[in-house]
Amino acid sequence: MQDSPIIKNMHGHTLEGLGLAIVSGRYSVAEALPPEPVLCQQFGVSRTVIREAVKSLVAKGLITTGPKVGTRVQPQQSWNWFDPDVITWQAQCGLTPEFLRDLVELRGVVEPAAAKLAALKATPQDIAHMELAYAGMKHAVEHGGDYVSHDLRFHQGLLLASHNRMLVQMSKALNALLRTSFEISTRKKDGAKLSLQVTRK
Amino acid sequence: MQDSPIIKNMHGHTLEGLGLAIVSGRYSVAEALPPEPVLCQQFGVSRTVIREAVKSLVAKGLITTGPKVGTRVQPQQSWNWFDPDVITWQAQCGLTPEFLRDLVELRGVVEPAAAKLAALKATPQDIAHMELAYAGMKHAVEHGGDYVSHDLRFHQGLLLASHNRMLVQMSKALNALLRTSFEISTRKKDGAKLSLQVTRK
DNA sequence: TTAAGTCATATCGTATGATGATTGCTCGCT
DNA sequence: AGCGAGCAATCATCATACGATATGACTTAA
Repeated sequence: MQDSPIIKNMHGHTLEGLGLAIVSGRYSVAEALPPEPVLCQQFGVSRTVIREAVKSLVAKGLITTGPKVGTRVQPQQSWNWFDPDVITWQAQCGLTPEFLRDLVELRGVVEPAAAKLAALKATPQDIAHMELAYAGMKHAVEHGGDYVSHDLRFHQGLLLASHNRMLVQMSKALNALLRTSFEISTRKKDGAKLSLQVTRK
Repeated sequence: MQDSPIIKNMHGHTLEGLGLAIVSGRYSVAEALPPEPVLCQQFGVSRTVIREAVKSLVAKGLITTGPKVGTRVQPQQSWNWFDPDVITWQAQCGLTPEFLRDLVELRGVVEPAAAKLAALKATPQDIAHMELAYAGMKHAVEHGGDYVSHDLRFHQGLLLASHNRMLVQMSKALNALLRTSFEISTRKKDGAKLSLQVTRK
């Protein structure tokens, strides 16, 4: 479901198509999507698939359904912003400045607090994991290599070490988001060294 | 979907039944739920409804499905802990100490940070909203009344004033959780005055 | 005896057609 | 003009059928 290029099953494909369309703002809030038969034609799938994809989107808070009223887009306040799919879609179809601001704020709030908790509760495995990731970052900076993956692993390791379910969930969401945004905005490589120093502080 | 006693549609009913069963730990992790036909019998609904409910649970990260492997419960790390439904189910079927600890930690992390953001970005409406809620709390303590609602509104107003989508989402999740936990553990009334002082600080 | 390859089967995935239920809208009546 | 009844659109549910796939067992050869 999160393999970008090829999606095995029809359901995943339809879900991504609809999700992207909604998140990208193709349908304005409170506007009704096309009725089921039309969507069937658009995606070339049966009503079963459409309905299950719609139900998934309802579960993520993006839309509501009802007889006669159709399927309507809900205001963004109702969206499950910590859902990995929602975040991935948002990242793919344009990161608005407001969204990035929200993200940076959230990270600034969560990570220091997670560090405090991690300092109390981290297991040796957690620490080893983070040290490994940090070494990977350092190596990538000095000798080249995949910096981003190690960076993400480091941050995720930090939140995992907090042993707090909510924070772990956030780490996954942030991970999905950062990974996608890095993939899209092919950032300049020399930004990495700077980030490493900040992270070390 | 979140009306506790009576649920209009079959889908909501089935979803809640399955969700509660999973969250309550009736099926251990990585264990397969009964196959679809059996679930159809258990809930007395058609396969369509079962499948749509299952898809909703997949969307919330509680389970995965696959041909021949059946539908398996995912580890709690994969659950969407900020989903209102998931939180409600967790609150309904026993609040484990770990869960409460996670919650308190999260609240302790988020609310001070949200207060900082709110101090910068709160609109007059936000402030009026919070002051109203605070007055309601005070009144409820001194003259009796519904303290909890005002308390929840105050905390939600705080997070809303941060104007951060992620924090707003958290406020909704925390709200659902606290409300349910209050409903369940009919706490003693005199705890309210104490909480008011702490909140005011 | 063991290991690899093949096959059967259980289970989910998808498609299709039909019927019921609910809601928004319109039209006629007062 | 206000209001109630009926109509129609759309989702909700059901039943059935067939395809796709992964697991585990069975067979066969070294």
